[in-house]
Amino acid sequence: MRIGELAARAGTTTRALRYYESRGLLTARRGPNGHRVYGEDDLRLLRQIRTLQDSGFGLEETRPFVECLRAGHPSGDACPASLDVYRRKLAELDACIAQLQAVRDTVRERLTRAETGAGTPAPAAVPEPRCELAPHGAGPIGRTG
Amino acid sequence: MRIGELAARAGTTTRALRYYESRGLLTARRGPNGHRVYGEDDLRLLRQIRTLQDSGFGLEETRPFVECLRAGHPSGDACPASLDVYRRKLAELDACIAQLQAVRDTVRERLTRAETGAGTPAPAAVPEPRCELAPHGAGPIGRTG
DNA sequence: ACTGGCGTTGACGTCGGCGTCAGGGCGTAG
DNA sequence: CTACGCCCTGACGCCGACGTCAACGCCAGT
Repeated sequence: MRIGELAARAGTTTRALRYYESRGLLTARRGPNGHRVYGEDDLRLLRQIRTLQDSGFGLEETRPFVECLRAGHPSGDACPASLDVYRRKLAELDACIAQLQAVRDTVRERLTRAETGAGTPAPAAVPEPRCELAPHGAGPIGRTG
Repeated sequence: MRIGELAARAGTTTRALRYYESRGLLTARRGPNGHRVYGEDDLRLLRQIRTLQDSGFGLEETRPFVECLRAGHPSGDACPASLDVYRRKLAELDACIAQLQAVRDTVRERLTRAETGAGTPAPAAVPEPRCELAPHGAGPIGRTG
């Protein structure tokens, strides 16, 4: 299987695959003409990466899963390192959700107060509004300052 | 008041202020030596911008609030355009929170299943995982594809 | 005069995850 | 021979909100 077919089967692009390879997540054998050649295993790796990415995992966070699969395990999350990533992400998600909830409530309150035409209550600073799901600082939600 | 003092009083940096000015959000008079000169009104504008930014609003989304204040209203959210921004953001937040909740539940389930040592259940694709709080596509949470 | 601290503009760097060329090669069908 | 379709590498573009550096000006204190 060549890169175009693999990309299509995984619902992504050839550019993404080459990018993953440049990050060391996907390795490819080479045919006699220099073209990348993949097998079914690679499709499984790739699907693992895509699934995690679609859930908001950064590329680096998919690495333990990939290595776990490469180590011969039937599923990417059969290894302790993968579980650690799960747990960390879970904590991040909880913090992020709580954060967004707080912001949401604040916005809702301000909207209601403004609609009913009351005076400005107080600046009501949202406590520590950082919310990063990405590995380090690409999040649009809060400032780190 | 010069730029350094204003920045300090608002808890931000001079670089940010110059950036806001380049975006047309903050305007400054100039002293005879070319230095920017600000008044108390500018501090209020700036605080409005910072408050919204800290809550995850994009810079462009703060514009209606700023213009509302400049129009002489006592608070930035006294204008319909600002309320529209509130409402839009509220909808975004709700969508985002629901999205993150779904991801969270999925991750939790996969973690639990992996910890108890059960077989891979099913890829369990998270439905449409997009989650953007920023104006257009800077969010780290979900892929748009 | 020199030092230190403030200000100015302009321009490039950062972060992730690719998109989008530019410029070439290989293979096959017409 | 030519066209088409796939592949290759390398390099720049993008998005937001600034950080950081360069090279300079202006003013006060000693």
